[in-house]
Amino acid sequence: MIERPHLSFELAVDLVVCTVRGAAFEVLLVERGVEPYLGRLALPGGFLRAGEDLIDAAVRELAEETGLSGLDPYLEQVRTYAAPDRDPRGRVATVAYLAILPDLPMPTAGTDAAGARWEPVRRGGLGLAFDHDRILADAVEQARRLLENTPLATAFCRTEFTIAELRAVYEAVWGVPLDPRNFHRKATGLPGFVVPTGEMRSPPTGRPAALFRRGPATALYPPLQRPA
Amino acid sequence: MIERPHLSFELAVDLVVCTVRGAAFEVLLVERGVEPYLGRLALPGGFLRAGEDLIDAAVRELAEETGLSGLDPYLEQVRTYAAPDRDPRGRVATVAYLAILPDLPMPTAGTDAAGARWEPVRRGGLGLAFDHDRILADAVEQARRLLENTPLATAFCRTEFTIAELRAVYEAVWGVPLDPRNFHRKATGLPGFVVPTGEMRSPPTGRPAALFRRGPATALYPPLQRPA
DNA sequence: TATCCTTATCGTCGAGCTGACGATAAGGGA
DNA sequence: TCCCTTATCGTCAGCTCGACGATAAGGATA
Repeated sequence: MIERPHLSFELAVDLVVCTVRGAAFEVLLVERGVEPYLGRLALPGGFLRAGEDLIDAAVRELAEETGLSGLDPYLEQVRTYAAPDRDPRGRVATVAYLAILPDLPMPTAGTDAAGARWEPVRRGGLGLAFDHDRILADAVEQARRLLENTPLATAFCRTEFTIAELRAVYEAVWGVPLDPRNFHRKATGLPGFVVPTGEMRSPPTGRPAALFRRGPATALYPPLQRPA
Repeated sequence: MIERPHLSFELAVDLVVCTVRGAAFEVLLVERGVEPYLGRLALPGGFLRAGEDLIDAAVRELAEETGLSGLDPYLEQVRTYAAPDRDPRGRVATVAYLAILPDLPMPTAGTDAAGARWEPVRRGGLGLAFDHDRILADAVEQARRLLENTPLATAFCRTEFTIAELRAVYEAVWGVPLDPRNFHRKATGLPGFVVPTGEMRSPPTGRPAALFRRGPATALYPPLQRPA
């Protein structure tokens, strides 16, 4: 084994911040203000600071980019990218994080979020800077998989939500329509997935719906499988 | 945004090399020959070299540590660890890779593999150096999950294998007994999982078993779920 | 050779789950 | 009051699952 020092890297964290707005699965992007890729859309992110662990940097960047404070975001590591030529400035490794937010109004004035905007996730990619299209694709696939096996969908919703809102999350992220009656049966029947609050909410039209909160389960068993 | 340069890291790759030997789920460990953690068991790994991507370093380390060349290993990224205090020598980020090998006789003389040995995976950890117990636990959980959804189990077997050998992989990794008849039905019925070669193999005792190869499927649908 | 042991493979059966879809409930608006 | 919309509950045939019986096909042994 060769003695140190070795190759030196800069370590960054890139965020794939996802939400569901209306019927659309959207991701938060920023327009780059510096070279390289000046003017191109990219995932928000930044470099680690002294004393920070990866998750610390991800939480900090998320707060900076969204301008939202005090939220309890769902954050999960996706994977790490370190190809020698992925950044023309030198050797930069980036750790991708998947962040899930409910559809919140975002403050934009006077923050980093001023240059941030939501874009619908399209298959085929969005023409992002660096290898961010690939990172986005990996994160989206991870989100789709996590919807099957974990209560991740509740992170797209506010504290209290209806079954229809939860179903809209699955439909938007998976990109498939689901039968409302079968989905209702499965979602309310899965142990620990959702718990009723006893309250009701009247949508703009139609019968009022019961409200639920996220349940104690950390995994869905059996999983809610995507249709073939 | 602050201009560069930023905090500098060294980037390592650590390998969780798994196999199934007999009925045991085992992992490849090395005894550390230098400080820190001199003499303690650790995951094999090493630092990235100039021009290498992560997967290149993982493949190179795997060849060095096992002494095996020309094998086509299954390698998959697990996650990245970069806590500020995880390495007393400084800021070292490590990307963990899961590697799956069939039960092969390993050459040991005159290679890095001389100090390597297989240890059964135990719950509660193995008392490894650094944060390697945590890394091992994460990788093992990933392997258990991949067994459900992908043909990963075939990577534990040689090119040709019997259904009983495949079942032994599931039983060892999951740590649960499986019904041979039901497993046979599901494994042979899953589209693209295994394909019969037409050959037979006689085990030391009992009726000869049909041989199979890995099929073309990259995902198991429906998944082979772990028992509750 | 006949018997037994072992493992492989095929069948059977009832419970439970799935998707398709009918029926009813409960709000607002015309 | 009628109608439109969404929520929620039921029904039902088909499928899958786990438990387990039955048979096949080797070698070992009496």
